[in-house]
Amino acid sequence: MTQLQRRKIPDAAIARLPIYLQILNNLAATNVLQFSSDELAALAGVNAAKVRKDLSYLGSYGTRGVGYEVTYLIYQIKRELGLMREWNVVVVGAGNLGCALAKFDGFLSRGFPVVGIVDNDPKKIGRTTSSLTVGDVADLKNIVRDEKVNIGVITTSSAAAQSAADALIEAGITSILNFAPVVLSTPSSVSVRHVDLGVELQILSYYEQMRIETGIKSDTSPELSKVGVQ
Amino acid sequence: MTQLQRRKIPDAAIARLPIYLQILNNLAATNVLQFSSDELAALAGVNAAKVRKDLSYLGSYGTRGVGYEVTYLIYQIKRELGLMREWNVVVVGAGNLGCALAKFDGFLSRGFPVVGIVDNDPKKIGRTTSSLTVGDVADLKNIVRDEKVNIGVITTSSAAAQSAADALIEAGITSILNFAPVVLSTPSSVSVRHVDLGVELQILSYYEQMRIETGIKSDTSPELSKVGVQ
DNA sequence: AGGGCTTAGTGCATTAATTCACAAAGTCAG
DNA sequence: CTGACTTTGTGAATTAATGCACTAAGCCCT
Repeated sequence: MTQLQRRKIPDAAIARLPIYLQILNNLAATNVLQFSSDELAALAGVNAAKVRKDLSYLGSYGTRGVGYEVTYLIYQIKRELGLMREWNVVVVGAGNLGCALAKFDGFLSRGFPVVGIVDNDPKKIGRTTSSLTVGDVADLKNIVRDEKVNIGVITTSSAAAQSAADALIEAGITSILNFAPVVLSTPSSVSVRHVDLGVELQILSYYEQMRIETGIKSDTSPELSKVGVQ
Repeated sequence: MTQLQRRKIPDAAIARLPIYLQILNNLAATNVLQFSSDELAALAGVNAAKVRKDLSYLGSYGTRGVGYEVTYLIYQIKRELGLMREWNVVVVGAGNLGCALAKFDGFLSRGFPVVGIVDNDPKKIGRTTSSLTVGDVADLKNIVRDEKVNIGVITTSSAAAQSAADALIEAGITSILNFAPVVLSTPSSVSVRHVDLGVELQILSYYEQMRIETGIKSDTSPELSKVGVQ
């Protein structure tokens, strides 16, 4: 109760930590040992105060006058984000996108192995895609239990998305990544992230139209300077 | 100068308009003629005041005591977002994801036809995927000119993403949707939206871990009530 | 040992976004 | 025509996020 159960990190900061992690992994791969908030800020395209504030939510892990240690910060960010372990993923919907995601190595390489893919279309069930056989969505509960699934990814049609979500929740899943262009209705105990590719283009369309209407000013000055690190 | 060139709509509101549009299209398809801010709010999973404020940026198109007219609001949102026309898309990177997106009908159906796909790998150039032949990234400038491309989608490896962006910008593209897990360095005159699928899972991982640490409280009350409209 | 230099950490001001809450404007029934 | 009811539109309050600017710490060079 009175005991502080966990540092509360603002959502906006949480969403940036994976970006920092990505960059730090690259730095580590090129044998960079240390970095300053200025350098990370340049690489991440944000301002240095924001980087320092974000990292300060993890604790005071920097050294004044010096900066932060790459490997130690990677450790701390991973710990905070819950990336010290793998989280198993099941994909619901074996269409183009679902199959592409099942093969997508960006999931596995970041600690999210896709351990199953299911569909409700008998024509798709049984097909094999990159070492996974498409299962029946009706077996979701068993798959989730047997494969210890933690996260569900919905790549069904929009018509089927809500029932896919219901099936995932019924199977005990509490984290969902939804690619279908519908707003899911879920209990508040379930985390849902919604990625709508059409929406992304529509947002770009707004700014593109705005540029056209207000007259194109061809500014080619770089917004993010590619600052060499160390 | 003193003349108001264009209503300035907050970024957060712009990002929600496509969601509203999506929902209104569904309503129109089921012959719903009118809706209130309360109803749209329930369907979009936000609060009613936010809906009203967002819609008010478009103008005063509601009727007090009644609500909004579905088709008219669809028109207004489309006008505002620049969706009265099509915007042509080129995909750079013909891997799993790139090919899946080229086939993805969610782009075409929302007014973003994919008119080209290119890669730098000679083994992929020349292949055909869903009526498109993979072109050479070196020809990007010609493709952009000939096909009147407005938006570039980057689905290359992270190593190739920056040069893909440079090539798009060189070819005159000012709107980019980037799926590669790197922060692109671009002029400020170019709009970039970054969708990093790994990041989305990492964010889910944080909240999932938090639930585990703080003890799972199995709340199954629906957050979004599926309110019938009209 | 000390002074200059660098950089983290953070309180505070600012800006952006959200939410409240209510007046204004309309409908509808009788 | 009037009064009860509904729902928009929006000032104002609140909350969240950002960015500034300064203090505190540590390094390095002489």
